[in-house]
Amino acid sequence: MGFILRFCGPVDEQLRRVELGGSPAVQLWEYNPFLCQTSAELPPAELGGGDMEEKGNVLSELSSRKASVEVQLPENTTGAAGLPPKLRRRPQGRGARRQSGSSAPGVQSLSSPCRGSWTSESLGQSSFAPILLNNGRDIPHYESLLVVEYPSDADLDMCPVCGDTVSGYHYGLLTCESCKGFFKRTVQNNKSYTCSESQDCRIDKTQRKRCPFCRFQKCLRVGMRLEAVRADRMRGGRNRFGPMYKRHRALKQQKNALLQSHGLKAEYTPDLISPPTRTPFNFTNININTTPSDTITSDLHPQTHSGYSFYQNQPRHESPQHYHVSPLGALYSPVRAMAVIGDCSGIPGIPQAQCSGSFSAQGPALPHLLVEFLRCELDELQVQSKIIGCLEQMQGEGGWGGYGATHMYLMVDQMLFYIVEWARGSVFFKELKVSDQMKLLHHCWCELLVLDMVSRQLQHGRQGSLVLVTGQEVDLPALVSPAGPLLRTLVQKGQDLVECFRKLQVDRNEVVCFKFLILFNTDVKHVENQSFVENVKEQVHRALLEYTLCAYPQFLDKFDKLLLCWSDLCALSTLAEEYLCSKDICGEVPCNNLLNELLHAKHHSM
DNA sequence: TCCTCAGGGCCAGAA
DNA sequence: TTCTGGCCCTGAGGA
Repeated sequence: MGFILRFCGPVDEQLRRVELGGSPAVQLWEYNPFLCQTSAELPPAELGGGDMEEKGNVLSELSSRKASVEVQLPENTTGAAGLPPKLRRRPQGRGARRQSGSSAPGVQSLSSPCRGSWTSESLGQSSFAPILLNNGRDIPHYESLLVVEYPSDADLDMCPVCGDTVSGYHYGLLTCESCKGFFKRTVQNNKSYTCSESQDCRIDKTQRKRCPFCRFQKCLRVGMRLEAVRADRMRGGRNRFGPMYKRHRALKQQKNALLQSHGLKAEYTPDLISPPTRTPFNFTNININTTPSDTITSDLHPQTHSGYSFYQNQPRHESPQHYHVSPLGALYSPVRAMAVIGDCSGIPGIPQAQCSGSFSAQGPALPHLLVEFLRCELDELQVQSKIIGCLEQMQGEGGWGGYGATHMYLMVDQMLFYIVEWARGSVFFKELKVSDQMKLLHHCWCELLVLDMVSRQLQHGRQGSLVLVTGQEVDLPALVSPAGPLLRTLVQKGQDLVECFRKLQVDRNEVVCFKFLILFNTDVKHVENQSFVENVKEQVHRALLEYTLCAYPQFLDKFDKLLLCWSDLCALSTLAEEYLCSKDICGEVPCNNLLNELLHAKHHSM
């Protein structure tokens, strides 16, 4: 079976795939002046068979499987340190501080555009500096990290927050010293700001002091990372974003070379490949790394929810407009919580004012359980990169030949691996015994897989195509025309479900709740800690109801409709599993992988 | 062993 | 008194 592949996503993502050795970018390889290498540690070949305990071991092993990708620049690459010469720090003696510090900072910056600390050599080649898109589009946090703009030469040393001179990488991206300090102080001291205007204050060099609320909001929006502020306040050393910074630099170099090879200027990037129109469905990437889940799990005490009825507990006459959920401050520092609150701006149906008002615990917020769920999410793009890298390596090893069915099964196998990884790292689930984890996963893997596919279509998909986890887009007519009736039905029902989700405006938070509802299925037999599973399920229901009522006050029966959608999803999953089983029986599914193992486990348990 | 560079601390000046 | 921002210190990681 052959597929028509198109690029999907902004051009930067495509280039990133080139950098990562992604096979879809094969046409671009000839323009790639760099040596790209991928490496991955793969699990032992023998995965199938065995009893339950052995399978537990296999899953553990799979969960620890790591794939690493790195880019090597040629020796003659300029700007190996990443920053252009202009931005390299001059060696400074200790006396330098006293000298420059003796004058007022304002006077200094006026008299010296280069701030004295920097040499004034020419910029030469451009440097990587992620900035906000300048088209008025509100970029969600995750996009601002990934959909980076390559600014014109004049913008190269501009802080993406305030436009001041960049002093280096700080907390995830190139910013000025001032915004670095501001971000650090805000996070370290748990600052809580409010905006006296409408939370859209202009932040530039001259006005950045006026509204710390909007300044911090912008810091988060452009991609400054909360987790880069050290909780232990330890000085020195390197953070764990080193590889990311390196990648950014390499990507910049690569993009320049690519553009030059096309005879294009760096500041203008025509769509080499047209990105699809994105739907309002919005996956934000929330990076919070704070409170241990113990606080949450204490809620699981049976007394807390015994006899709980979520309809009774959350009366519908209570206007969500006056909604005050459990104070996030009790679980998270206000500053870290605001990353979550602030990020709901892209969720359809939630008025901006409702999402990003005061960042104190008084304001509206996501149910705390939902915040915890969001923290468990894997980085979507990292997963994508790893899967691409892994498939690429398999291709290199002759493990598969092209984009046929085998490619699809291997990709599904990779998706399952990350589904397992997600589950094992998720709140509640990780507290279960491995045997219980296995039982739950064996029961629900296909539903999670289907949900993953459906939510991706909501986010990136368009009519008549199927967007894969790798970002590749499959033409549905080309997929369906040679297919058998089962696959045709599967595709049709899948499209129906996507449409259903779209009409319901299912957002990311609801999808995340769905994942936990699927995972904690009380119908699974012989689970040792059944009461725990039931309690979790009840809590998830409650959080989902709470969220839908708050976020979609005009849509009071959304929760009920979501549950109906869920049953459709279960039906689709059964169909998908049936299809995969039939292919497995025919011997089309590659052996010795997780997909194979899960298919067999289901059969054995029946 | 030395160098790089990103996170933290300090402190004068501004608000 | 608090906030800002420029400068220096520190130390992990790489050459």
